[in-house]
Amino acid sequence: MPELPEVEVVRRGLAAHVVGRTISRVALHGSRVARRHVPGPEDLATRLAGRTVRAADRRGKYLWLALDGEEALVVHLGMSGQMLVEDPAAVPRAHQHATFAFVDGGPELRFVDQRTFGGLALAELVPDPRAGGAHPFGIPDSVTHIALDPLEPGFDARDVAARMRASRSGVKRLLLHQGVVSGIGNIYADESLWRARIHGERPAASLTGPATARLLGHARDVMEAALAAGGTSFDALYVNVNGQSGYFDRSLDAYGQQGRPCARCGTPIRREVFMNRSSFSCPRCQPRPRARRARVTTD
DNA sequence: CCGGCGTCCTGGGGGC
DNA sequence: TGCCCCCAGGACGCCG
Repeated sequence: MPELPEVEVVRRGLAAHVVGRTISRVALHGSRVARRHVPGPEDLATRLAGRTVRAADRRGKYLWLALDGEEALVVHLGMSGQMLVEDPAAVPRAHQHATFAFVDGGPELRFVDQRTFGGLALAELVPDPRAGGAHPFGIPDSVTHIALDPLEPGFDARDVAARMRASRSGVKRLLLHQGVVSGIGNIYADESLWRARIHGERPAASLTGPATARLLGHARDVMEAALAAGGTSFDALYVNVNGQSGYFDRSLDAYGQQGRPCARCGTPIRREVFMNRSSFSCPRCQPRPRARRARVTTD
């Protein structure tokens, strides 16, 4: 749950407050924050010292700082990660797992993460032929398995729709699959499906190509709208680098709206359990698919 | 290939 | 007032 819009809000903050500055010292508090950095936390801290931040970049929910030396610090916020730009004299935060000091002595960067699903790792920057002119510094090699997100210039909704329709999976599962289309989590999947009037358990192969492309268009639209509102926040967990929350939660039509009337037809929004998490939809606008019948394989 | 589920984690909230 | 259990879910890995 920070999804694409929330991560983009953070990226913009880092672009404004961190790019161009040189790291003097990194303190990692505990080893879990660097668990994806295979050589370990000490190696990570040592190798970050003295590096200059050239860009703050993002694909889907993956965020990274491009550094001199063709490397990047990859940041994943997980469920509850925050990147905060704060006065070095400020009291340390609860769950502060990393502290970045800069040679200019200015505001420090803090990685704060209550549930510690997020983390930091160093990666090599490699060119990405799919990028369509974006990411001039390249993308981290650890992010190459992630599909383009709907806000990237190279994103081709018809191509992604074709891939989805070739799958035998349900459409929500595919929206959540970061290797098919990135940046979408449970909130924006439910919002996109509500806008498209599609139930998430519909087999993607049962949708037409144009309907699937329209669904992806809704995903792009709803995430752009959320970004314009500063992101979605249910509590103080999802914040920009200054600790402020967005307000798109007031505009949600499906996610978390169980029992409230559908904005289109007035039918109460339902909650179903799917993939061990909640799915919210309108029973009337988004009817469940008919039970799939066993295929007849012989005769 | 596909889906279901377990794992990591913490704090808030409901029920008793 | 306190305790316990459930809930939130991103990414990944395992299993059938």
